[in-house]
Amino acid sequence: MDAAPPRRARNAAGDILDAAHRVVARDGAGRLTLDAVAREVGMTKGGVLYNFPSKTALLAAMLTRMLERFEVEAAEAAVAAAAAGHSAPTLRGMLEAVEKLDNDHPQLHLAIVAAGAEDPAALAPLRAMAARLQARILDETADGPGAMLACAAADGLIFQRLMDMPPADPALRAAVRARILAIADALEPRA
Amino acid sequence: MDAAPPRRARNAAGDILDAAHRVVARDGAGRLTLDAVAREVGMTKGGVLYNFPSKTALLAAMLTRMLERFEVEAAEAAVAAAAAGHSAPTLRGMLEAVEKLDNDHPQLHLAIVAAGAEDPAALAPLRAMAARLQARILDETADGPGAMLACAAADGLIFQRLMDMPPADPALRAAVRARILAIADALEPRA
DNA sequence: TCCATCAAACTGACCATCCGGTGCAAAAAC
DNA sequence: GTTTTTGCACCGGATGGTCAGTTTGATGGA
Repeated sequence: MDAAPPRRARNAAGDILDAAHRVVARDGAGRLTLDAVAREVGMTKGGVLYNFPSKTALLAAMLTRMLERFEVEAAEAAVAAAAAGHSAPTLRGMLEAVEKLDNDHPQLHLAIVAAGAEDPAALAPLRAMAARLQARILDETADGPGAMLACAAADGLIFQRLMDMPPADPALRAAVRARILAIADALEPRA
Repeated sequence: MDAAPPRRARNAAGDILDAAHRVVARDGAGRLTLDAVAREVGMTKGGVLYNFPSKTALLAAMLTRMLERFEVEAAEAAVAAAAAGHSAPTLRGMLEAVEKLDNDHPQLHLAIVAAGAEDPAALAPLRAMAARLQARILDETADGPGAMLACAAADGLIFQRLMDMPPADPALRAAVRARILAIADALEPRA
């Protein structure tokens, strides 16, 4: 909303969220406990609970932070893609946002499994954003299945990363990304 | 291996695993407790622990059962695809196994998030199988990125299903599946 | 046919631990 | 000195796991 409060030198809330991601990455979503987060960030449980009134709030904050960053990236990339004359700017924006977030904050996606493990209903904001994005993407092209194929492939890359699955060769992974972008560019625009 | 022991009319272990999947599907991986499973299957916690010596063992059994079923399906479909003259039989087998398992036992994939939530290291068998499969798939085609694109898209469909994400229209989902299979068939075989 | 036997399968009570959350006092920051 | 932030002891409940005992059902002998 407003600018970050300059009042506080260190952003405790952000540090706590980072620590939570680290815990999930290392020990799994089921081991994400307030004590573990406090230990990781070098604080006590009281301090954590001061910044986030409950564990549910912490999980929600993890998810919303990820969604916000993703949406910002996706929107910017979509604008750029539209300016560059790409036929499916929203899809391109999403694909590039996936890649950027994956590179800059590889653990951010873990918010999905962390929140989903505690309560599947907590993923509602994620679902809502995905539905919004999907609607816009489908609206921009005449080839719905092609666009959804690109989406599924991008989600698959996220999934593989989440589960430490076999990207094996990073070069291969990059090649797959290039293919996905190529598919996006080859989509025929809405008639 | 040998015939099922006639001693026991009901397969308790299988029932327990089914119940565990139902709990994860309904309440989330974080709510998968021994008591919850016992309640779901109509037993006491002691009974569950009689069949599986620990919760970790139960999670491992969920995962291995899923992997076994998947590998059987994939192997059969691969043989059929090879007989039908498809260029990338292993990839086709995998894609068809994903689809079949998703239709017949939609909750089976939840074993992944259930096991991964408790302990990421428990997913080692999954990673091993994926790596094995990937090696064979890459060995069958000259277009590695294309094959991995199909894999990623298939994983994306699983991911979307796991997270109750927006396949939205089942027809659209089916169309995406058809596209993935088309990509697999269009791959050039290894020179 | 009936009963004694025995092992597998399961129950129910119980334990130790952990976890989320509270209350309050002590610092820190301003 | 006031407000913000953190430390710390503690509680109620849930959870994984143990254990002794009970039920079930097949087997075999008289």
